[in-house]
Amino acid sequence: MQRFSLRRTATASNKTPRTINRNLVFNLIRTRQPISRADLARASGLQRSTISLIAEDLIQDGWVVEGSIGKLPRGRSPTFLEINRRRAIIALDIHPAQTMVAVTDLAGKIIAQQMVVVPEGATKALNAIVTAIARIRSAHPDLSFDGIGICLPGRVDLHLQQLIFAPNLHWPVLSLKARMEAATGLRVEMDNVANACALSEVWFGSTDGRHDLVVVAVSEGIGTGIFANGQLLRGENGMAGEFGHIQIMPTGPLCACGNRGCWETFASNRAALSYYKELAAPAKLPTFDLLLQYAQSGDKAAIQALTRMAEYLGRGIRMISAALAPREIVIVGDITTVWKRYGPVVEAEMAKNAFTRVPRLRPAYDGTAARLRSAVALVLGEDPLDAEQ
Amino acid sequence: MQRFSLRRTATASNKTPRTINRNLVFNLIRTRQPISRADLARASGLQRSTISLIAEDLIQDGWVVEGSIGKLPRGRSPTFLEINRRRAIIALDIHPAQTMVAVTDLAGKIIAQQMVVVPEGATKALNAIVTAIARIRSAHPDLSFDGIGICLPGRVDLHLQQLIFAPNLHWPVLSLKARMEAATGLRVEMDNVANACALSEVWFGSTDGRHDLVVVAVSEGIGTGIFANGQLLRGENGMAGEFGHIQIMPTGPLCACGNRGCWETFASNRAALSYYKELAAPAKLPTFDLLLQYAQSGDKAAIQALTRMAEYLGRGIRMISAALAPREIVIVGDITTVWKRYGPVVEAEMAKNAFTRVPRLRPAYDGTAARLRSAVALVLGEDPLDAEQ
DNA sequence: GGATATTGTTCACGGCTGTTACAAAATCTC
DNA sequence: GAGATTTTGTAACAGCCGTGAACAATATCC
Repeated sequence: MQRFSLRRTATASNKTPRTINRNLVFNLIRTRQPISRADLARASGLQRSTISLIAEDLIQDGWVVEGSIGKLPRGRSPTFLEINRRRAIIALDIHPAQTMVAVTDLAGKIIAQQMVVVPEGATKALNAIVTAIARIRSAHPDLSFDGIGICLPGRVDLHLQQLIFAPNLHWPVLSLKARMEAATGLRVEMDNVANACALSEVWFGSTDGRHDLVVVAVSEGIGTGIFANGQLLRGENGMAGEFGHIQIMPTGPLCACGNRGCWETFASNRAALSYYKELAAPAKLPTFDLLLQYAQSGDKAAIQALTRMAEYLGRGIRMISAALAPREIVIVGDITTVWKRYGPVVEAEMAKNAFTRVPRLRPAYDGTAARLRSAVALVLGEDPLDAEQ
Repeated sequence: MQRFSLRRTATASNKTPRTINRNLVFNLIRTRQPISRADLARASGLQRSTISLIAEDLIQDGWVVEGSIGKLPRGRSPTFLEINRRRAIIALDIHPAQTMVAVTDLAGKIIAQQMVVVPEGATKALNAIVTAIARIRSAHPDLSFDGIGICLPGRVDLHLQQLIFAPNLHWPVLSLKARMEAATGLRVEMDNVANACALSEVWFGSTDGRHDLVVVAVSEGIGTGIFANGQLLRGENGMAGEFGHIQIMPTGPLCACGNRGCWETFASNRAALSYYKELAAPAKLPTFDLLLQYAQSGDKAAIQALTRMAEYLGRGIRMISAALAPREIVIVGDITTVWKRYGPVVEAEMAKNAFTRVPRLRPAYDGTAARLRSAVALVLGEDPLDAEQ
């Protein structure tokens, strides 16, 4: 029996199949390049003739190019199709005191990257970044740029595309997008670290977008990016994912959000430092990086502090698992550098008393790369407002 | 610039536009009947000629019929299209000791309903329900039935469509679906109360499926149904939505799930009864319905117990709001009968220290009707396994 | 050198929507 | 009451698109 869906609201025309199949073919080329037309037909289920026409379209529009000639045991040699390497995206990974500026191709390969120290003050900071972008662009005169994707530690207003909540960023970047677009002439898309990493996982990782995934980004605070039902779950005005501010202990320490005992006051980098302070009473509080080093070299208080952080991390992740039951949960943050040691602690706590299947828990392979690659997904991907409206 | 999406993975053929537009037109007829072809064209944006062809399709397949003739100030009179009222769905709303058996049309209108007392024992229980279904079917010989939609208090395994977790149901209904299909010859779809109500809200309520919605079903325990990104968020194996088993107090009472201090041990009907027991030390513990009556007639302990329950309800809903930021949160359950009194308590607690926009909170208008109407969505709606794969 | 295998293109066909024209049916104007 | 006007619903045709079969191109094997 035919079933009905509430999913799509837009009308379809006779051009709709092409749009859908073009999208499908482009994604196949993006993820499996180099690939021949015949292999695309086999992989997609479309006819070779259809693939040829769509490929012509994509080549015409400059997304794809014909590459090298392949070799087979028998028969005519296939011509490989590849992503056009002349098209690129500027990727920005903004941290409180520094920003990574990079160039990636449309397949997410990082072509060049450079760290920029960001001075104090909004104007100076922005100038430094814009200058770095100009420099990296002129260093690659053969590339044409489709846009700028920005990954930053804070919430972004979906409608205004303004940064609305970034307590850890020391320079005010309210209308970053508008200023950046004016300065560079490129389209700018931005999102927070957790959402960006979730997009990276789906666009470039092993997951394929058919199963749900939650990214837990652990740094000063905790942010989460939820990928569900084939899309980022953004929530009203883009505010979904604040698991970090779920109260897990009514009598806990005061959080920046105004509540007491939020999860992130127990499981963030900052929390680990406060445990360390309590345990070792150091003369000067170390940075989290130093704390990791202490622990590596056997400092018992540091190990204990990180273990406690890991336990609370696991407890919150159990909460996410109960709420959303994603297939995978991916951790991003400094703690992943010592995942071998503390991952099992997190996992044990997560699985405690679970009455259903436990999600797969793993660290992101390379947080920096994931954040930079997300730029492609941000610039090329579905407009969240289109999807919403 | 063209953007790309990860959303759809299936190929599109030249029949795809028809599938999409047919779906769109059917939903318009379903929700706005009676409606003329011309109005459908205006509402959908499709051409009148296209609408005519699609309407012919839908009439041919028996989904839609031509109804009465309309009247306009000028011009030719429109012929209204309506849902075929000869097609119907059997709706089952299963409770621990009784089951509501109903017949609804495809637009969700309840045509007949009858309460069935369910005896102890799996075989007897099933027989009683099957008999009731046969009776209600033979009472409507003019209707043809497309399937049976079941709403029940427990988790359903997505792949096996077996009930896997229903602690409050006193009769074992493991393979309810298979037995029911064999007994009736109709297709059977089932889901838990919270998911069912969420579907009802989107199919028949004021929401239109473009914004996220969470249903919180409060009874013996707490279940939630999450509608996000245009679909129910089911999670791995259909286990998403267990907000009720999120630990909000590590030292809280032991929960049926094995953990301590789950939200539902503080905010369910059962929790309110335990508060009442603690406050009033009654000789015999009343039912929740009685507790509501006590409170209505001014019993201070009862009022206090319900207030405490409402506060904890609000606290958990604040958690849902932080995690998912839905546009709306809808409450289902006995507590909604006294929502005027306790709704504000819940709302105040939910909004406490919220640093972003607070979702709209409201009771379901009619829980029974919502649960019964969900049968249409369950039978007619997208197959969750199709959507997943 | 011919048989065989494989790739990529060409072309006729049918399904679909959009556009335009037109018939049908109602009211308004004179 | 007859023609103008307005609105609905249908018909005819064009153009887009995927399918499937045939075909040309190109490689290896015997």
